[in-house]
Amino acid sequence: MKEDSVKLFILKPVAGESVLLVRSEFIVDVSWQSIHLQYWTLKAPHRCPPDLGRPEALLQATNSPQIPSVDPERTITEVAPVPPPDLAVRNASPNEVATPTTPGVVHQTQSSPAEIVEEDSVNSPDATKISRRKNGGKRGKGANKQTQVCRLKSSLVPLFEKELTPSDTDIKKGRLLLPKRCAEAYFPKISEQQGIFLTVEDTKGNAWKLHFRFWTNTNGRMYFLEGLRDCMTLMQWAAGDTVTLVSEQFPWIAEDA
DNA sequence: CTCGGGCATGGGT
DNA sequence: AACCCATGCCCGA
Repeated sequence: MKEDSVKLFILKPVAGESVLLVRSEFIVDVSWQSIHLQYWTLKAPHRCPPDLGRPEALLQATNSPQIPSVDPERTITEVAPVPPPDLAVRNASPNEVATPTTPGVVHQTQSSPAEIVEEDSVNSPDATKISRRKNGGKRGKGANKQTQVCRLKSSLVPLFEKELTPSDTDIKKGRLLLPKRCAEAYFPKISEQQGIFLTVEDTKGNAWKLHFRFWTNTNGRMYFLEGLRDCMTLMQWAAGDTVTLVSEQFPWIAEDA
């Protein structure tokens, strides 16, 4: 997939809160967004590594995806204790470009420099349903004992990517199937099938309303973002493109559930 | 008829 | 064997 077809999906996954939906070419001249774009293009130029589509990698690093058991004050004020998922993945392979320990590569923008901070041991016992398989081992040894975390002052945190399938780009449907784990990890918890609405805004000021909902299946739930028809048209979503979801804040912090 | 919302199913992991 | 998810398909508007 071409780099310029990457779509950055910046969202603050809280009902009624703002969501930013941009295409990469729209944001190259925006500082903090550039950072993320650069980050992405440097480290995940073509498609998301398989693990990136799963929240485990990130959850490994956060340890506390579901519950605001992190010290609320601290997290809210300092905002971004979570490394981007890619970062979390790369923690396992320090030789890669732009590892957390070389933040300059990723974040040179002066307006929005990143800080390297040491991750507090935010360990929530409650990673329950999210298993630690696979990446669990990687993270443990990959991180330089002291897990270092890029803390962006912008507080934007890449969450996950999804490569669009043909059905994701069906204009008639206008809905995006969300990987179940990602939806459950990063989006507000919804118990009603009708879900919630998220307000979407792109860098040109267009605002959309996305409907985050699920329906039940023989095996649990399937999560969708609906109401994307106009977005798809405008941004010309095509199968094979990658949508990246970036949280402006942490869902489990902002969420009032 | 088409469209679109909702569910069911089956392949793949 | 379990279950995720891409998509088929039904049905109401």
